Amino acid sequence: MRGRIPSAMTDGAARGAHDEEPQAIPDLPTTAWAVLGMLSHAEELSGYDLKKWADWSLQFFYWSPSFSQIYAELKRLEKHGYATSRTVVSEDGMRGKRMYAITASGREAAAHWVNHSPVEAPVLKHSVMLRAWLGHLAEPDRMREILTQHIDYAEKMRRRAQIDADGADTNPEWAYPSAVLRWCVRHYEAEREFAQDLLSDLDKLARQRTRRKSTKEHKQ
Amino acid sequence: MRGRIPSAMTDGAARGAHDEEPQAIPDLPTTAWAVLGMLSHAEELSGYDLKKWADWSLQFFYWSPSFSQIYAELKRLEKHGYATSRTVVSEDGMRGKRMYAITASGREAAAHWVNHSPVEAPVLKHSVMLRAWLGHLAEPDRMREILTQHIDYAEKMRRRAQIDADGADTNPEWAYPSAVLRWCVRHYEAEREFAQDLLSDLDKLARQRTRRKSTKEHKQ
DNA sequence: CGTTGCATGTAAGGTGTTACATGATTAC
DNA sequence: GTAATCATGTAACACCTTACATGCAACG
Repeated sequence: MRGRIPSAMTDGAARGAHDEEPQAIPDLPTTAWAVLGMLSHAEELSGYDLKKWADWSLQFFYWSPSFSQIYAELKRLEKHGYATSRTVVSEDGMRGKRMYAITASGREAAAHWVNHSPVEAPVLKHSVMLRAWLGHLAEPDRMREILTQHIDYAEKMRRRAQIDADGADTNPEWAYPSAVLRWCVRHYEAEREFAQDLLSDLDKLARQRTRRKSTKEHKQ
Repeated sequence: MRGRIPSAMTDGAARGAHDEEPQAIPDLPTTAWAVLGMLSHAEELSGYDLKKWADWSLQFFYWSPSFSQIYAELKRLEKHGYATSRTVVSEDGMRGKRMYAITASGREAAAHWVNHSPVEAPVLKHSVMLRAWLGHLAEPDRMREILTQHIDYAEKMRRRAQIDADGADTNPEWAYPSAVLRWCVRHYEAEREFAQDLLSDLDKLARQRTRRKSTKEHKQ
C-alpha cells in the first residue's frame, strides 16, 4: 500500500485563491466527467485501471471509452487542474506508470456538473431493434438467431451486474453505485424478457404468414 | 420465390458486370442502413420527411440523426446506387424538392446488412444513471429533481410510442415496426418504473444519513 | 408582417474509434 | 519461449453535430 501523497497540496494554487465563484467550469464531454467521476470513487488509478474499471461498471449504463480516449481525457483533466498525476517507478527497473488522482477543484467541478449541467436525454442505439424493425427484409431464421443472441447477451450482462451489485452493497460508501447497479440488473432482466416476448411475437407472425401462404397455394 | 431482378441493371456499371456474388457490400455506418431502412418502408420520401419520421419512430430505439446527417447519407446511398432521387417541382412555382426512393439493389443491400452484418452491442449512454452513480457529489434535492424529470421523460416517450403502436397495428404490412413499437412501450414503461424505485431507494438512503448524522450530533 | 414550417445544404470542429508502435512482466 | 496481461501513447480517420446561409409558403 502506498503512502497517500497530499494531492490537495498541489492544486490550491491553481485558482485565484480567494475567488468565491469558481464559475468558469468548461463544458467537457460527458466522457470526461465520467472519467473524473471514476477518479472521485478511488484514491489513485492509472489509465489502464480506469479502462478496466469502466468495462465492469460504467459499461452497464454508460459506454466504456477506448484506451486512447481515456488517456486523452486524463490529459485534459490534468490540464484543467481537475486531476494530478505522478509517475510510479518499480524499485528494480525503470518501468513507469502514471497514477491519477482527483483534486479538490476536480471534485468541485464534478459536483458542479452533476448538480448544474443540463441533463442530456438518454441515448439508446439498439441495433437489434433496428434489425427487427426491418424484419420484412430479414430471413426469419436469422432474425430468430439475432434475437436469441441478444437474449444471451442481456442475460450475461444481468449476471455480471448482479455479481457486482452483490459485491458492493455491504460498504455504505458504495451506496449510490450499488443502487445504480441494482437498476442495471433490472434493466437487463427487462431487456431479456422483452426480447423473449418479441421473439415469440415474431414467431407467431411467421406462422401466420406461412398459414396464409399455404392457404393461397391451396386455392391455386 | 425471388424474382431475382437484376439489380445489376442499375449498378452494373459500378461492379464487374457479370459478377455472380454481389459481395462488395460496403460497410456503411449504421445510420446509413437506418435511413435506407426507412426508405424501404415507403414509396418516396424527402430528406425532410425522413427527419420527421425518424423523430417519431427511429427515435424510440435508435437515435434520430440530424438533418445534415440525413442529407449526407442520402447522397452516399445514391452514390452507391441504393437510392434514386428525382426533383419534384410544384406546378405553379419553381420550388424544388428532392424525393428519394430505394432501388432494387438498395433493398438487396439492406437485406444483406440485416442478415449478415455483425450485430453491434446495444449502446446505452444514460447520463441520468451516470449522475446517480455520482450521487455522493450531488445535492440530494437536485438528484431528486433529475430523477423526477427523467420519470416524466420516460412517461412522455411511453405515451408517444403507445400512440404510434395503436395507429400502426391494424395494417399487416407494419407488423414488424409495430412489434418493435410495443417493445418500446414496455421499455419506457420499465424505464419509468425503475427510475421511480431508484428515487425511493435514494430517498431512503438520504433519510438514513440524516438519522445517522442526528444520532452523531446527539452523542456529541 | 412576423413566426412557424418546409426544404436543402455547407463549413468547421469536436468526439471517439481503429490501427499501429513499443516494451516490460507474468504465467504456462 | 510464447502467449497474455500490463501499460502508454500517436496518427489517421470516420462520424456526427452545431451554426450558418438561403428562400418560399402558410397562418395568424
